[in-house]
Amino acid sequence: MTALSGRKAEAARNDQVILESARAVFMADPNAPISAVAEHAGVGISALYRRYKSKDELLQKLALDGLQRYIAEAEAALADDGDAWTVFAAFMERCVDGGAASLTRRLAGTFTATEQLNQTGYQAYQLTQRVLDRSREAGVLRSDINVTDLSLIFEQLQSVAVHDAGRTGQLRRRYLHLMLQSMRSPAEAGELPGPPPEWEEIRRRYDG
Amino acid sequence: MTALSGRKAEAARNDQVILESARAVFMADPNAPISAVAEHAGVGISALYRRYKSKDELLQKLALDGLQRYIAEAEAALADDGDAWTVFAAFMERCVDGGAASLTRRLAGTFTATEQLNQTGYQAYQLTQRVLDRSREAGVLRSDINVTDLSLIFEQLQSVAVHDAGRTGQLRRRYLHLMLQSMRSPAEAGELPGPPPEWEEIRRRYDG
DNA sequence: ACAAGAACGGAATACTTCGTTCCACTCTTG
DNA sequence: CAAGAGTGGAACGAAGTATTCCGTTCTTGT
Repeated sequence: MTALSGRKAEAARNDQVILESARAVFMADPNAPISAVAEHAGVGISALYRRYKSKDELLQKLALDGLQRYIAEAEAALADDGDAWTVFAAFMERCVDGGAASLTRRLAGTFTATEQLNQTGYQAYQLTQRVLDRSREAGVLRSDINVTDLSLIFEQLQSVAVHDAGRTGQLRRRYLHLMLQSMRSPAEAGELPGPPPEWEEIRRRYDG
Repeated sequence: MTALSGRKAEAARNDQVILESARAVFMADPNAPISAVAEHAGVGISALYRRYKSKDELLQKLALDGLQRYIAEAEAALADDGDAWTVFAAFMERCVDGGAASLTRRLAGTFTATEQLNQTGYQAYQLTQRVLDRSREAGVLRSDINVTDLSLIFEQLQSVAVHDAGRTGQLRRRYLHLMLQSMRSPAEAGELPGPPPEWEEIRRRYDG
């Protein structure tokens, strides 16, 4: 056996199950109590506190994790040189499915931001910028969509939720599809009302 | 003076300011404490409790109110026989601006539903159905959009919020515009993934 | 002028909800 | 078989908040 029995094995398994549970629980409810995570993971509370000094620390880890997953998606999109629109749409869908993008954003304000988090966030911002530029240059994306739009769109889709997880994903894809259809270039489409959102307007939520 | 000075005048004014404050506050945060409403209204807590036996009662009143506003919008849309698409789009915009539609839905679960609420809710449902049928028959609306879709779309848009109220409205209209564009009929548009939402899937949130 | 009472502001009360700590218990391992 | 890592979950304390209570201010009928 690789490491099946033994306290060490249990610990290693717990490392993972705890993180996954935390992601699932806080994705469903950013204000969930830490005991809900323990319960979902099927472990005691102390198993959590052995790994993370505080709830804050767990949240930071989770946010960073989400950001990194998102970055990976963006990089994958940039590396893929298939049909421009397909690549972009697939990128968006992966982001929505994973919920990674919005997790960080939903958590905003519920924990104190570290320097590393800010840096990684900036990196994510720039990558997204590049994804957008690329799609725009390929002529498949409205020119007035920016990074912050994506943030807000992810957040909107995250607010769609029904009891069944699979069905929730399906519904999110449904509305993503509608959104995407309008974001696609041929801007026979009318002007959008008002200027696009600025990052600063949103970042404000991180402070007071 | 109609009723400017005097306790009675103050009371009448308070009736209104309290309700408006409650709407504003709970719209921004469905879990806001009742003291926040008092503060926003610039009155003491007892001014609230004089009018409503409990928070629950205030919430019910608010939800019913929102439902009735929504019904009024739907009826207005049905009465308007201008350009079918324009009427529909304007209806949607009014709903999003007023936030009436989603207030009730956002409050779901935070208070106990009365019989009257259920009835009014059903009435709202039927009216919406008629608005959709009408637009569909006029050939300006995708055929696979149903009442529950609207509910979910309103809810999504409600989750867009920045610090400035005016700007928030502008952004919501921005994304509503994108949504609407895709909801418009010429279904050269591709199939949407998965079946439309059923009312039952959503109503569940009202229970446990 | 004044007593009764309507309306009010806001402190005090009585919970409830969490984050965190603590301790007894169970394995593992040298 | 003793030391200690890892764990479950009860216990504790800090917040937050719905509701009640009381002293005060203003209105009004006599």
